[in-house]
Amino acid sequence: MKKSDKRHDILQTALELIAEQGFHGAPMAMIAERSGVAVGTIYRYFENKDVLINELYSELEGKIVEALRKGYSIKKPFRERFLHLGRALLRYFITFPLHFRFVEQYHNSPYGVSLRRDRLIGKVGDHTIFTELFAEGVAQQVLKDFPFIVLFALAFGPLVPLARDHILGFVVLDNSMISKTVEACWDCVKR
Amino acid sequence: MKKSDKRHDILQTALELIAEQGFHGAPMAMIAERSGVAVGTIYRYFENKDVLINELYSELEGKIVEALRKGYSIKKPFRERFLHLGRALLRYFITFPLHFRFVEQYHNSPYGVSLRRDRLIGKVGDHTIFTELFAEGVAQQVLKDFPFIVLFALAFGPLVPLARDHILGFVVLDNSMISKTVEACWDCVKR
Amino acid sequence: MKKSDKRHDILQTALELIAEQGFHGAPMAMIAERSGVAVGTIYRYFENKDVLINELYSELEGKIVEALRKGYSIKKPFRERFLHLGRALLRYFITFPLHFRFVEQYHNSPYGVSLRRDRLIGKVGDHTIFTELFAEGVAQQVLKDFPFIVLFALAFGPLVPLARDHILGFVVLDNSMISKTVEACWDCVKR
Amino acid sequence: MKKSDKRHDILQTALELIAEQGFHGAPMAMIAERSGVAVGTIYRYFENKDVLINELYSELEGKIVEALRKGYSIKKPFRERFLHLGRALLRYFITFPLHFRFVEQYHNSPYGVSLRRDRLIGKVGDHTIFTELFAEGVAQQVLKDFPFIVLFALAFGPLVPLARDHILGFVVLDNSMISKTVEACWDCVKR
DNA sequence: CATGAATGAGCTTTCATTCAT
DNA sequence: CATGAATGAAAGCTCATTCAT
Repeated sequence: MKKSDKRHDILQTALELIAEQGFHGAPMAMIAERSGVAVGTIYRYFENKDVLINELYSELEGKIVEALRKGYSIKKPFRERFLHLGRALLRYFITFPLHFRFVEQYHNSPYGVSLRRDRLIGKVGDHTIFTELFAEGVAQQVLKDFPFIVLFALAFGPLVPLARDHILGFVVLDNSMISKTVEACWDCVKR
Repeated sequence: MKKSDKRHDILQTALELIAEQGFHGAPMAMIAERSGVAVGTIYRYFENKDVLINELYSELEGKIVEALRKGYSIKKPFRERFLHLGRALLRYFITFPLHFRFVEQYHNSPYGVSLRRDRLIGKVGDHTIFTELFAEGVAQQVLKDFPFIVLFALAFGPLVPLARDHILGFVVLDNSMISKTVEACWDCVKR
Repeated sequence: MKKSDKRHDILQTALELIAEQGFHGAPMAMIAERSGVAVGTIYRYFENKDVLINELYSELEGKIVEALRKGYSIKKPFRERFLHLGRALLRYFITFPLHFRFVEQYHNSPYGVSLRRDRLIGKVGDHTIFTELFAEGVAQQVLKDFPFIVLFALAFGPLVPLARDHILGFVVLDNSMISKTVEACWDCVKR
Repeated sequence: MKKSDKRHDILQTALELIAEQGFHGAPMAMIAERSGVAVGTIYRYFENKDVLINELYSELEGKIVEALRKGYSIKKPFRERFLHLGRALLRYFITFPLHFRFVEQYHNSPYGVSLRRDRLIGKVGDHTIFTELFAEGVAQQVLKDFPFIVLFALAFGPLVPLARDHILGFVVLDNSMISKTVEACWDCVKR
């Protein structure tokens, strides 16, 4: 409980700094200072900066998956489940802009590429929720006949620029707009 | 042919390094070395690193716009024009993966955010080709009634992860697949 | 005794290098090396080179003021006080030639000019000891009726070249000579 | 006539830049540009930057001596001659502030020290005008019995800070003030 | 376990000087 | 004689990481 306090503070500070200033704007000394710990202390919890960042990413990913699962039920109709995931994802992004900004940066860095590579090769467990949904959709001929990875891009590709534009204030995504955009995404993949 | 040589070499090296290693992986010394010039020489062509990167972006953007305009005609039917732009963009990305990777990094950096902001405010000339198309589509009630920025995200949002996955070898986008995915994007925005 | 050690060493090295070689001859790397610390260490004690130099100047100025005040008493006759200050200043200069050379360089640099400007405007605390003395001298009609700044130049202007010539070995200022020259300065300002 | 044109332009530009910005603010490229010549051209007239600066100093020194000699006559009374020199020097300084600022910087740099050293050793010809005057003054027992170098400091030491303060706008030296201050200097050295 | 002073490789940028044209 | 593109050593400064306390 004590130890995880510091660990948590460090991760939180890193998240804020990287999300707001980019990787450049988050030197270890600054993370330490804003976390109220000494620089050396960070290295007790994380072997090095790369590990810190990767663990931060993992935690966020876990939270996102959790948010997606909330209220998700296999019993609901297919379209309903799709819309649920899309709305939940977009809502999560704009509710936790720091998470979104960090994850975006992460994907757009050497870290992200290795991660994706590892995922595809099967080193790291994929989020089965999407795979399952798309597999079912293709099998049931509800979805267009594309490889999963393409379906994923078609279905959720728009959500990233949408969230970004919302966070930057270029557009306002209220609940109604969120629903309508995700429904548009559905038009993209539905057969 | 004379002065352009070195300038071009420097830009090309910067493009390669940044596309492959990110901004961090492209120190001026390395750009110089791989370009076969001295460090100081770079500063004869570019005031500083920021200017170098911005000019590189401008050049690439120019090429992309050019590629989009090629074969684009206002006389063609609306859907045809939309599909043309989508296919041309996706094709450009996977034909020039370095350009794609660089532009992606650029957009995901402070540079990119300022640029987007300036674009929206109207400081910098937008790519009128998209604006015009979407304006017409909304006016003619061919497209769903969304703000331009949302339409843009819906229509071309999927292209970025698609191109990325293709470049990383996670999927193969041949001409047929390109057409089919862009047609799916059309389903997303068409009314 | 702990932290002051390194800080002091750095200041001392900077003093020596700048006094002997000028600002050009004192790169941070050299200051670090001769101080027996790493370059980065200097930046733990001084935000940047400007700050280092300004703090060095402040310290020296403090010592000079201290030397002037030593044995200075308002109760002594006016002329006595004037001679005391002149002799103390000249003695200080030739006793601490490095201090003298540094202060000279400092005054002859952008630093010095800003400082003088700030002093005149009143931003920074002046050496009240001189101002008081001259104010009294003018009020009592002991001194010629000149602006303070002119009186200061007349009274102490000769001390700088004198100290310089002594330090460079062009002349030897023993105690007797010091007294006689300062008395000559007195003839310059006394009514 | 042509060649000396460029040479003159280069020297003039160097004078302006160094006087206004210091040695730091006068890179060869800038001197070249403002002189309307190419960088390489400077090296046709001056072996390197040191030589350029030293020659510039020599030229200015020549002009100063010339200004001092103007109206100077051995036939005039001693005191008259002394006052003439002091006033002429001070007037020259405030009439040609760029010259003054440059000469000051020069003296306060490694250049200046070597020069003084060379002067004393006798390598470089001294300005006999002062030496003669002081020699006569001491011999005739009009001046206090000090070494020449000390007399020089006493007599003209105040002029430097006076000129500086005038140029920086801290005090205004009109003709009347010039005369009065130089007369005060006379009090300093006269027996 | 926690600290934070110390490290030094590495970054961007400047500028006196050279030399092919 | 004149040019100015090219050079590269050297400057100020940053920051991930270590280690004695």
